[in-house]
Amino acid sequence: MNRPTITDIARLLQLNPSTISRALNNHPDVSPETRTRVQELAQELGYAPNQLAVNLRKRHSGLIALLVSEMNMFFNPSVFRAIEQEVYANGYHLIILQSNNTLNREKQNVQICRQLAVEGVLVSLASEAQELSHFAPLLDQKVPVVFFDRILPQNHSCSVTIDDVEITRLAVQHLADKGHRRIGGLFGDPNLTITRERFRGFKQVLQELDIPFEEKYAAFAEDSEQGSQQALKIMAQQPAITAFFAMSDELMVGAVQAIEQKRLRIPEEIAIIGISDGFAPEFYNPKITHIRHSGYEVGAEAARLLLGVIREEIKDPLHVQLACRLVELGSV
Amino acid sequence: MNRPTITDIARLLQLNPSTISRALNNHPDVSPETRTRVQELAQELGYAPNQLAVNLRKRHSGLIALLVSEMNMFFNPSVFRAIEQEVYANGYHLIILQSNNTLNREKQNVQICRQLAVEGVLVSLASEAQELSHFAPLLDQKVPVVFFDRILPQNHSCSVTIDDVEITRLAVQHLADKGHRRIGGLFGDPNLTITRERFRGFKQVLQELDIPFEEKYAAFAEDSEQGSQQALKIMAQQPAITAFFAMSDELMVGAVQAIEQKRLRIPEEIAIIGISDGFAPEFYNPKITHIRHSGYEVGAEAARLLLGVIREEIKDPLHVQLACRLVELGSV
DNA sequence: CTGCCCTGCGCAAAGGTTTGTGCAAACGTT
DNA sequence: AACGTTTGCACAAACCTTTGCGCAGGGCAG
Repeated sequence: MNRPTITDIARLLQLNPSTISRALNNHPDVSPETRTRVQELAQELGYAPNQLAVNLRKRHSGLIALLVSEMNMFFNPSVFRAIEQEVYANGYHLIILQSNNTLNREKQNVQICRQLAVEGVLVSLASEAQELSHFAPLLDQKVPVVFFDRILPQNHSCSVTIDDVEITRLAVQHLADKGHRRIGGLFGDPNLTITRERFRGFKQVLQELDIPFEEKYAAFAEDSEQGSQQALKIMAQQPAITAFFAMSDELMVGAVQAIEQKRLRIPEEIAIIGISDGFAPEFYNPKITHIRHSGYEVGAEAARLLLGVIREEIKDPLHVQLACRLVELGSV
Repeated sequence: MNRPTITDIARLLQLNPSTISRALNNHPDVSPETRTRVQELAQELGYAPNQLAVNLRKRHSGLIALLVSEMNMFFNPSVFRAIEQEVYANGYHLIILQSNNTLNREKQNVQICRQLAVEGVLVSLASEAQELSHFAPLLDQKVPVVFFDRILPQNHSCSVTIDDVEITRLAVQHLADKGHRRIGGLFGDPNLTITRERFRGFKQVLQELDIPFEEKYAAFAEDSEQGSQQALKIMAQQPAITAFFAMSDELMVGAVQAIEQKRLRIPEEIAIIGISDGFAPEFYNPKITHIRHSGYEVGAEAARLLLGVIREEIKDPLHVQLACRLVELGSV
């Protein structure tokens, strides 16, 4: 037979559906005997509540949406893993929507969130998003939103990021400590706040160290392939750089590729430092010195904040900046 | 005010809710004038149907579930990307459930699928899953299921995989063509069919090539770190191997790490070939020769099959094996 | 004995949408 | 003019669960 409903059980036991509901939910208004009778029959029939009806009645969906630019191999997997676990552990389910970095798709995804009555939204912005007005439909409905990683400065919602200036400072300082003064810099998509902040940090720290910033030693690239090409261009500049700073795993990989292509030895002939959650730096030998952040922690913290807002434990927008630390391996 | 409902519009226009519903759905039973009146007001109020109510009424959720062991950085991202796009393009939404490779969690996830009334399920099995009886609750309810990548042999549902023996044959044959006869083999989790098949293929192809299979040249490892250690052990065997075969990106990375640690040159002193979707092999110089499959294609095909079954265009279980090809770079 | 509370359950509404059926008016045919 | 068909909408049920309220019966105190 089809999936049994609460009314089926009611009919079989000569009870009212409401009693069945209460019995299954351990409501005190039902006697222990009937409760067990109901629960046993439910068990026997393999009853599972129709979540669709529950959702309608309770006016919530149990869904949390993750709006993300796209799945990539470096930062995302650990972030996702953390988010899914946190969300699952709290009885919600995770639905994933990609924007493919287009604003248009991001707008559509916001509408979908609204239609599905998701109870919270985690957002890593599309690079095309230069402002946040398209999130108004959600905020108007008081749907909690938490931005993470790829964010824009704002004060309406919680956010989770890494201290971009600080993380850059650690990296550049470390290179300077080792005596490097001509440092190549590889940066990501210049539309992103994260890129702009790290680029700003890079220049600022150089200045603090009395090292002049040279345009020719810095470049922007959106993936490993472009990063590799830009790295080659930078290495062709004279006087030659002695070290690379790469602001992400993609770019680190591109830089190493370029270095290996020119058959330079790391770290004897050229040093390299990156910002990473520590997986990609392990690919190489010597392993790459990096400033480590934790994608897992970013995801977990974002999810925790969101759940806090949903449960109304967090009232005001919190802007969390996670710590990072230097992991010194052999590449500098 | 709160989200407007169909009854709000009905009240404002002095019409019956059913008429509003039909007007919005372009049902012919409503006159063009009322239809436009309704649609204009709906637009103005920013009406969006309450998906929860629609779902209950239509007895479906618009959700497709992706059951996966865990997010990792190599194979999964491109698979996910493909699945999300395909699913989205067909008006469904994707909900992700991790099993963390435990059978228990996989069982729970099946129950969640049932409760949420998902309309289709894509499964990459947990390594603990040695049989498929825990999917019975879904199959009993005629919920379409498609298995991909990490599967078990079965005949009830569609599946999408790669021809494991063939892919191994290409790799080993290529090494043999280059004159290698002592070949180290790195394999993944031995609980997985995919591992067993590739291991079987490895031995079979060696036999066909009249190369004796040596236990000491083969090892199993579950991640890059273990892979690296196993690779070191294999390289310590005498007579020394001249080439590595790695059945996955994780293991390829581990092998390269071990090789670099021993300061051997690729390919002059040791060759390496892998099975990959082509991203990780780009990290290195020389780039790693590999047999290329496409995670994206696996995901897309699995999603397409699932949608076909949902739409009842596909009646009988299809078992698709995707093609792969040799990508010759510098590492052999 | 009266009035009150507590226990355990039923009744019905609510949540918002879709859809089978009914029905009145308008229109067409002979 | 009488009858049949079409058009355009209303009514109510259905999807399944939750929950405020009411009510009957039993127990207890005053």
